[in-house]
Amino acid sequence: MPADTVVAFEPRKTPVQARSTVTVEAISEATIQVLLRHGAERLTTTRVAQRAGVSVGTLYQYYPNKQSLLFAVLENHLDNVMARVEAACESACHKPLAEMIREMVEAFVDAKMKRADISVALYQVSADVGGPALLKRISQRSRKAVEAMLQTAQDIKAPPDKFAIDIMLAAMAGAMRSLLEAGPSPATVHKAREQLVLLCQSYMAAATAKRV
Amino acid sequence: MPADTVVAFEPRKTPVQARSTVTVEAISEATIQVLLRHGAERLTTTRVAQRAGVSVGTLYQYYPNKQSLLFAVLENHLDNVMARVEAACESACHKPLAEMIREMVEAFVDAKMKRADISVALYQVSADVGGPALLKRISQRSRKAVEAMLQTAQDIKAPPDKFAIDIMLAAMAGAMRSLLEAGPSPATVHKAREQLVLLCQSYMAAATAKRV
DNA sequence: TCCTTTGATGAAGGATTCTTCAGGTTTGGA
DNA sequence: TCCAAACCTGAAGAATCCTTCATCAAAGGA
Repeated sequence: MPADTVVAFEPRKTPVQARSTVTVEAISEATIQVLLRHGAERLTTTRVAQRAGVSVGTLYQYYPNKQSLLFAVLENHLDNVMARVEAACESACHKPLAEMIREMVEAFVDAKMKRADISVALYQVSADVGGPALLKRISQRSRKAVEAMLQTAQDIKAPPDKFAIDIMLAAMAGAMRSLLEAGPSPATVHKAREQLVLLCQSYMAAATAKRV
Repeated sequence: MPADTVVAFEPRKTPVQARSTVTVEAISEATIQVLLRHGAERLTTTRVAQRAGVSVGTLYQYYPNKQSLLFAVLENHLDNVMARVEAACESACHKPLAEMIREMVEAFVDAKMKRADISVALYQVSADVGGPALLKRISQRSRKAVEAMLQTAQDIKAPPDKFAIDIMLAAMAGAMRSLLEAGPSPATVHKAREQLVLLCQSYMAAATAKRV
């Protein structure tokens, strides 16, 4: 929704030697840390560079501007999560509906928890930096993966509604978000995982059964 | 999660005369507009004042700093929505479970849609400005309201789990968020409303039925 | 060893932004 | 009408922040 000035998002230069690869990785990691300790409002290119142990100039050698840095980190995270979900969807094909949902939801929760700090940090960013475009892209990708999976279900009475899948995914992601932002204990995460599975299962059962 | 410097949040001065009431309202409205047109990143106290048709100094007469302005607008919005949900919960007491959920969810969706622009604008803010505290307060408030309602349900087999209610509310709010951010058509909203009701109903039915 | 690429540095320019305050205008009661 | 309180103004100080670029260091093939 922002959209005032258009800025370049593409990385400026790709690492060639080993040391620069390390540098770029350090910058990504530092971005997360700064986001966590200072918040998006106080995230500064200088601060990020400092925490990464390099100088500002180095940062600008790989990212044309601050936005592109944040965008890259966000995109990378979302791609990671998506990859796991897509893999789970593929491996769950041809199984009963309930199991499909379980595997998909568990893959999502686990992917998010793998680096919970990253997830939490990036929630602050998702609103600004190319949020609309990226989020739409991601939700379409996950919708397609789930749709393809559901079409191979054995025990399905009616074809699932596209819209219903969107709702389910949004609900799942939203619930996960507010969970993560609360800084949950491992026990809480475990319970939430179960409950999210149940949530999605019961909704899908209801949505695929009675078709209007 | 930010927490670096502590700042005052309380309004500096409360309007007494009529004109200042108008001014304060104009500032609130301008905040939403600037948030929508420029994004949180480019929201400036000067810009807000300009759009409100007053000078910056006037703004600082009612809000000690930028954060307190954003906080006030956010808090006001959330209170409005909460009030509607609480009212719906009260009026739905002693009804069957499915109807309870329906009324609660519909109240929430309608409250959010009443001024969809405000909802969308404030999503950008909720992360920074006192996000943790406010959001936690709100979710506790809504949890209690729903909990009280559910305890008067006629057709309930097992007492509902607190945690399950949290999950349901987070899922509902999260799904609503991604819906709103997509800029939905009236028809889409109508469908989503139905689906959200179904989502919450089926989950609550499942969660209250089989108690471990 | 030498030289071309690649990588790193950080002071400084240019642009914003937040916030204050001294001084003016309006309001409403006495 | 008169005055104190309420309100409004907007230039300017102080603090950041983003980004560039001239310069130096490291790497690795010839």
